[in-house]
Amino acid sequence: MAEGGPGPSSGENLLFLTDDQLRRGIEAMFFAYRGFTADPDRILENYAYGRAHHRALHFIRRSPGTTVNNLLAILGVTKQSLNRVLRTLIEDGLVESRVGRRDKRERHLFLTAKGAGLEHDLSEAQRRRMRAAYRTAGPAAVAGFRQVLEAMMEPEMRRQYQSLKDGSA
Amino acid sequence: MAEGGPGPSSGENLLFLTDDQLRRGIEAMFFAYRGFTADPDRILENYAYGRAHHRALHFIRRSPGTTVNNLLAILGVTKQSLNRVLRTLIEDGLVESRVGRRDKRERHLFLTAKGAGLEHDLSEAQRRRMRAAYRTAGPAAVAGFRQVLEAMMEPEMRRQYQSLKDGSA
DNA sequence: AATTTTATGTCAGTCTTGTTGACTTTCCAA
DNA sequence: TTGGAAAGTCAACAAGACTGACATAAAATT
Repeated sequence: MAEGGPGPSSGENLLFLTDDQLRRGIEAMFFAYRGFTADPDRILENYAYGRAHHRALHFIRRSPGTTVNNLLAILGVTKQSLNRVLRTLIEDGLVESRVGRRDKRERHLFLTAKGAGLEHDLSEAQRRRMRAAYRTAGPAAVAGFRQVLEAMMEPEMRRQYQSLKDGSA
Repeated sequence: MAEGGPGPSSGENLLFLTDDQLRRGIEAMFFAYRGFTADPDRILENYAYGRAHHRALHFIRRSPGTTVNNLLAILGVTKQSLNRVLRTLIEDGLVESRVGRRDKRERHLFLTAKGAGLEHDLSEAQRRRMRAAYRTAGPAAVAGFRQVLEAMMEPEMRRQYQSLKDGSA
């Protein structure tokens, strides 16, 4: 029997690709995503905000001065949907919108001190769970986790993800 | 210096627990979940169904004869929310609801042939992406992926996940 | 200079999916 | 047998996504 090829008789064990294994992975994603959003959701209940607001705050903190269009591409929603969220965040003084210097059509978005405060609370809650999971699973598992997630993204989203290299404020 | 404990001076490298690494993981979850749902969503556009219908079909296929209450616990929504979804699936002949023999308050849920057909199309689309991601990342990465996801779940959801051991129909 | 394209914002209406509250039927136990 | 708990249903509402149409301003192109 040929042993060199990538077929089912290859040296690599392909049991992890059975439909049942894939189904397990699908269910793991489903249940884990619920945990992933649970802590910020609990905080947001105390405000008139939802997950959409959290996402906007996250990516504005991540890329201060980003334009509405950039944010649209990252979040993958319509401008009407994003606009509703941004309007409330701006009205409530969490986000500042500055007209572009070079291109006055653009609006550059920044967190105010108040906005940065809420963003920090939300992301700290989310990081706390992530940190516990990472610590439980260990560094090798974390590397695998990230590899699989990255391979699961739509190509366009993978580009967005990869271009967000530096996360430090 | 003490080297045995789990502190920052332990033999284990803890760089993977920095806030930036955690943030990367958070963003990976966000972008990957979009990919995860993209393919079934595209199929569902052709029907009057959404993600909620997909989830119901998935878990009914997984546990044929399950009750509404069981499904409620797994899906983590209110019974009213689930009921709307189930009603349309039953009306459209995708799901059959049988009154419990022992306890007539209960309804036992089953997929019809039609329901099994749609469930298969949806989950096959989802598995196709999962399979590609698993193949790209390799078995070690997949093991890590599952470990981290499992550690990320709420305890109650982890129990649900673990009790769904056998996925074969 | 006139025209087109781009970036943003807004209004109106729809859909999915979550919520709470009130209700019926059924079961079980005091 | 009566009263509470459990399972499920119906009605109304809210968040947050969507589409489509339209407005404005500025930039880019012709």
